[in-house]
Amino acid sequence: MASQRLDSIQAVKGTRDLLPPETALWQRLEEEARRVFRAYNFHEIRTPILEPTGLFARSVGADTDIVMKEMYTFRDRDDESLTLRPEATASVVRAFIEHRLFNEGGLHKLYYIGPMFRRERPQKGRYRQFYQIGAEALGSDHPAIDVETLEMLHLLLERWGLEESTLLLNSVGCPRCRPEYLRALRRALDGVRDKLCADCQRRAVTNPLRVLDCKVEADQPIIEALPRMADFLCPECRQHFEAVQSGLRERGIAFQHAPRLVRGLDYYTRTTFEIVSGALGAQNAILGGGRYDGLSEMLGGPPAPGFGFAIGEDRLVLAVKEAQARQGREEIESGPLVYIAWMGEAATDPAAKLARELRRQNLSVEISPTPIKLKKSLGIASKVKARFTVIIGEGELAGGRYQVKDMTTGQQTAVEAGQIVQVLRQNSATVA
RNA sequence: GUGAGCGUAGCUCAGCUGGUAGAGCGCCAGACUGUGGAUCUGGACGUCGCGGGUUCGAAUCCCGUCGCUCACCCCA
Repeated sequence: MASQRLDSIQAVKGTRDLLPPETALWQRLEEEARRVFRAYNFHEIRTPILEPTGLFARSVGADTDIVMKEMYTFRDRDDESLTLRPEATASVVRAFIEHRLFNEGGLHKLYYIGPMFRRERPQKGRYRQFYQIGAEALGSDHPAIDVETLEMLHLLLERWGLEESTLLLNSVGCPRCRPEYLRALRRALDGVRDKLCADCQRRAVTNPLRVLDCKVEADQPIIEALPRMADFLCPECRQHFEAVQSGLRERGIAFQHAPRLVRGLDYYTRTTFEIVSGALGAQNAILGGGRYDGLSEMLGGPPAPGFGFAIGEDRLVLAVKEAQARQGREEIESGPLVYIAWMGEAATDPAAKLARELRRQNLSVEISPTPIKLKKSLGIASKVKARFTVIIGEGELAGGRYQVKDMTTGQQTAVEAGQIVQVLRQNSATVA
C-alpha cells in the first residue's frame, strides 16, 4: 500500500496507527464494554505489559506455539528474561496471588483493556500488537459463574450490534478425565492416520486435539467418527457442563455444542467457548475463553478456580464495521457543535471569548486563529461538519446580536450575544 | 516459519506487445469583494518502493532487495 522512502521510519511490522475517525469507534466499543462490565460488577485491573518470561511458560504452556515461537522475549540489562505479554489472564492471576486477593474471600471480578503482543505473520484480523478486552471471575468453580459471564457477553454483543454471532461451547474436561480421552483419541488416530490430510497426519502426532479442528472437507467423516471428549468426562465435569448448558437455555442464550472446539492454551479446564462471526476472513473468532480451575496453583497460588474470556478488539472492530455495512448503517462522523466565523480586528476578542465560554460548557468549538472571509469560513464549517456556525462581523458587533446558522437546514437567526451560549447548549442537548 | 499477490500524485487506480506519466476524488485559487455543501475555469503535487541488469531507450522485460496484503500454521 504505502511506498516507503529509504530514509523514512515506519511502524514496526504487524503494528499500526489507529487514526481518527476510526478511534472514535474504538472508544465507543470500549465505553459500552465498561458500562456492561460495571453492570455486572466487574472492576478494572491494570497490569504491566512487561512480565517475567516464566509467567507465560508456566501458565500458557511451554509447549504451545505462543510460548515456543510467538513471544517477544528479551534480556533486560540485569539479565532477567522479560516478555511482552501475549495474553492477560496469566497477569491477572499473578496479580491476584501477589496481592493476596484470595484472603478477602468471595469472588473477584476483574476486567482489562489493552495491547497484547505475539510475533506472528500478520494478516487480516491478526497483528503483532493487538488489543484485547477481557474479564476474569476468580474464586468460584460454580457453573453459575460460567453462565453469568456468558450472559454478560451476550448483552455486550447485543450492545455492539453483533447479535448474529454464534456461541460455540464445549468442555475439555479436567486433569483427571482428559488424559484418558487423549489416550483414546491417539489410539483412534493411529488407525486412520494415513487417510487424513497432510496437516492432520502431522497434528495427530504433535497435537492430536488439533485434528478435531481441521477444516478439510474430506477429513470430516473420519473426524466425526473419532471419540468425543463429551463421552469421557468424569461425573463432576459432566455435571458442570450440563449445568452450564441448562443455565444458558433458561436464560434464552443460544449456543451450539461444539465437541471439536479445542483451545490453544494449556490452562483451560471444563468449559471452553468461542464466539465466531462471519465475513471476517480466516480469523473468524472474535472472542474466546473458558474455565481455568488449576491456573492459580500452577502459578504458586492457593486454589482459586476462574472463568474468563478475551475479546480480540481488532477483530471486533472489523465485525462491527461489517455488520454496519450489511445493515446499511454507518458510523456518523461528528464534527464540532459550533464553528465561529469572525471578520475584522474588532471581532477578535468577542469571538475568542465566545469560544472559551462554549468550551467551558464542554461544547466543542472550532475557530480560525486569523480573520478569514465569511465565504471561506462557511466552507471550513461545512467541511469539518459543524452543526452551527456563529457569525461575528461588524454588523453583529454593532447590533449586539450574532448570527447563528444551522448548517443542516441553512436557517439563520440573530441571537443576543449574551444568550448565545445558552441557546447553543440547549440545541446541543437535542442533537443526537 | 511456509506460500501467493501487489508496490505509479494526499486517496482510489489506469498506463496494450519497452519510446521516458495520466484519470477520478481531494487540495489551493478564481468566477461569487458578508453566506457553505452545486457548477465551471485555472493551479500545485510523482527520484513510477529501492538497487542492479538487458536495451539506443525501462513505470513497462529480467534478477535481487525492502515493504504491504492475503492465505497456511496458530490464535484474539
